[in-house]
Amino acid sequence: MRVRAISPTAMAGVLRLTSRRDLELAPTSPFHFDATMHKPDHFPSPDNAWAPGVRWQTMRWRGEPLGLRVADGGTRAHPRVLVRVWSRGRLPGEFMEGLAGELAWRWNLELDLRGFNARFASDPQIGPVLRRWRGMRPASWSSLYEYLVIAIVLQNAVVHRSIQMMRALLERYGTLLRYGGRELYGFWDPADLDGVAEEELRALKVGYRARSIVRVTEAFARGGLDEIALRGRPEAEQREALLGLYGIGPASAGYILSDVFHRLGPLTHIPPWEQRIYSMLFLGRDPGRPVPADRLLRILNRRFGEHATLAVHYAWEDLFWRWRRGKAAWLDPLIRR
DNA sequence: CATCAGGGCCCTG
DNA sequence: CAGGGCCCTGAT
Repeated sequence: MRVRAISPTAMAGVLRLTSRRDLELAPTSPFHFDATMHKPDHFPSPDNAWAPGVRWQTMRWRGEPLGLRVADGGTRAHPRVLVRVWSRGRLPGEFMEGLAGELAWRWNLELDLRGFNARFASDPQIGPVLRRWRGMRPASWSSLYEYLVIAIVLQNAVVHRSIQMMRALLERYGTLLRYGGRELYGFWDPADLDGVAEEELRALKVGYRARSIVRVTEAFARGGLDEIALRGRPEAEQREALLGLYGIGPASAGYILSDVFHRLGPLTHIPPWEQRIYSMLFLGRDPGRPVPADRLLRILNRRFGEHATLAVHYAWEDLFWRWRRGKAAWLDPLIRR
């Protein structure tokens, strides 16, 4: 049995982040703060919290646990994102500069939406969606490693179960961070989990996903994968690297390619659950008798071309915002809680 | 009580 | 390349 080193603060159960610095980020215009900073289709997780105009998010950057409060500080046309960063000790200016660049990447703040906006402004389906959500971007708040873990707990599970598994993992291996009057869990570092036995993970009721988590953790802890280097590689190579990980297949790779690596071009894979919803959303078909996935793929890629993943993201998120407001009841039976 | 499928993926034949 | 099996859970 492996013994983990536990610091006095961690033993108390909470790590207090008392040092504080501010950052201001300038996204490309237009920018939609809430639609970028909150995705109503994502399952809730105790590493973040959202209310209109503000997202609380823990983060690990260069091994340092951080607490973020991200606030809308501008308008759609003249956007500003205000980030308050809590940490254990004072962060050097060089760290803050690196962090600003990392956040701009993760939240897709440099995305150029002009071509997309122009092309779909008068599209019968995407046009109205654009008027509501112009400036929204697919984004990630996690590192690649963290997103892989999230993707693994999503697999073959109903929403409630994914929530339970993520919570159990964060409570066992993460760190409870106290900052700005809040308590949220921060992710563990791959090295913290490396060497943990599969059985220990199974005790958290993650089931057969335990092996995937162990193998993915090994890949990162032992330097087999470098997220920053991978960002600069071609899409095909990124996909290949993801599919090469044990437990990562086309569905998980698809989420990561769009959210983490910002690949927003043609669709390459449609998982069964999305197939049912797309059949209704884009073709008005009964979700109980969905259009075959390969045919759906061709139809959507023909309709949305080089912006297919982005266009589908807009329609999808719009649907879930409407659903949350009780405006898309047909989705109810398709979301297994 | 038993059975089943779920926001996949791996492995086998 | 199709299909069985997998952890676990809540629905039936």
